[in-house]
Amino acid sequence: MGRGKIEIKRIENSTNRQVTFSKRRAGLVKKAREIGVLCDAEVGVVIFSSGGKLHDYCSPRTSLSRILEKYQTNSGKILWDEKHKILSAEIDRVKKENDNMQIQLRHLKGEDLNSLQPRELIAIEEGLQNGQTNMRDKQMDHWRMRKRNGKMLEDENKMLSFRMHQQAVDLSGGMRELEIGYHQVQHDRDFTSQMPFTFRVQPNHPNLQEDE
Amino acid sequence: MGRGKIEIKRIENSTNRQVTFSKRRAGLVKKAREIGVLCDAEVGVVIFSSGGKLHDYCSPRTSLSRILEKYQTNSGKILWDEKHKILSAEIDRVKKENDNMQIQLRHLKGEDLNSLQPRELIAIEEGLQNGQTNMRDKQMDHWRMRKRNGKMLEDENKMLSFRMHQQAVDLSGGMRELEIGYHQVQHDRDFTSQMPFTFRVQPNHPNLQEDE
DNA sequence: ATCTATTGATAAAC
DNA sequence: TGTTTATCAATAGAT
Repeated sequence: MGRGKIEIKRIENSTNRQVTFSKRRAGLVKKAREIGVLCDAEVGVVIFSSGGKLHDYCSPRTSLSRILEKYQTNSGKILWDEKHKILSAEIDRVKKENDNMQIQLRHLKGEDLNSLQPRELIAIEEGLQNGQTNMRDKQMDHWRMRKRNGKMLEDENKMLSFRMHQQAVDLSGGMRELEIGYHQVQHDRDFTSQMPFTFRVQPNHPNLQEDE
Repeated sequence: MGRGKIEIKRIENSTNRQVTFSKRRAGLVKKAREIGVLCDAEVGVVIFSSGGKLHDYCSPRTSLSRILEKYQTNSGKILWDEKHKILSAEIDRVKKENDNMQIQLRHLKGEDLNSLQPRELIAIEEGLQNGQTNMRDKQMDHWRMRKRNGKMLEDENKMLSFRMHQQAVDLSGGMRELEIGYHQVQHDRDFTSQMPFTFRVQPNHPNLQEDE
C-alpha cells in the first residue's frame, strides 16, 4: 500500500526507516485500539525503535502490568520465571560480595585468622597499622580543636571572674558605707557573697554534671 | 476496508465479533512483524480476546520478558507481581548491608573519617587496637610454629648428616682399601662429597627461594 | 507535515 | 474456520 510495493526487509536508508517507523507505529497502535474497541479485547503493545526509544500502547481501563499479570497467569509464566532467575542471580552476586566483605571485616577485627597464610596476615596487619595511623591523626585533630575551644572558654571565664570581682569590690565598698550606721563591719565577707546567687559557682553540687 | 465502512465501536453480534477478532488479530501481528523487520525495531504484543484467551507476538531474537525488562528500565513503571517486589526488596536490603560494611571497612582503613564524632573514632580505634592485638598473637603463633618446624628440620638434618657421615666413613674405608693399589689417599675429602648430589645442601644458590 | 497513487487489509457473503 | 471479492484504510514516495 503506497506508491509502490515494498519488500518486507530492513530499510537501509536511515531517514526512510525513521519515517516508516513513525507511520507504521501510528498504524499499529491504531489497529490495536480498534481491535480493542471492536472486539472488546485487551491489548498491550511495546515497541522499541532501533534507536532504543520506547513506545507503548495499552487498552484503556487497564494497564500493562495488569495485562502482563494476566499473561503470566494464563501463559505459564515464562516471563516471570526468567525475571525471577535474573533477580535471584543478582541477589546471589550481592550476597557473595557481602560475605567477602564480612570476612574482611572479621579479619580486620582479628577474628577467624586461622585460615590465613603469614603473608596475608602481614598484609592485614599493615592495613590495620595504616588505619590506626590515620585514626590517631584524626583524633589528634579533634583533641587540638577541643583544647582550643577549652582555652577560649577558660579565657572567657577569667574575664567574667575579673568583672565579677570588680563589681563585688564596688558593691562591698558601698555596703561598708551603709553599714557604718550599725557599727558592724564584716571583715571576713568574701566578695562572691555579693554576687547574684545565679552567678555563683556551686562546687560539688550533687546535681552538677561533669562537663560533657 | 471491506464491503462496507464500519464504525469503531463494540461489535454486538458475538459471532461477527469473534470473526473480526481473528482477522484483525492476524492483521495486527502481521503489522507488528513488518515494522520489526522494516524498521529494525523490537515489538511485543499481548492480546486478550473478550473470552479471555491469550495471544501474543514478539520480535524474533528476543523474548517478551526481555522486552518487558527493557520496558521497565526505560519507563520506570513497575510491572512486577508481589513475588518480584519481595525479591527486589531483598536486593535493596542486601545492597544496603553492603554499603554499610563498605563504610565500616573504609573507616577501619582510616578513610572518610571526617564525618565521625570523637566517640565513634574512639570505638573504631579500640576495634583496630583489638584487631592488631589478635593479629600479633596469631603472627606470634605462626612464628613459633615456624621456629619449631625449623628446629625439627634442623634435627632431621643433623640425623641425616650423621648417617651420611657414617656411610661416608664406611665408604671411605672401602675406598681406601681400593685406593691402596694407587698409593693415593684422600685425607681432605669431606663426607658430603660422598652424598648423592641430589641430597647435598647448596648454600646461596641464586635460584633458591627463602621458604614460603 | 501533507498529499495521493497505490497496495494492503478486511467486512460481508459463502 | 478458509476463500472470495468489493471496498475502505494504510502508507510509500514525493513535496
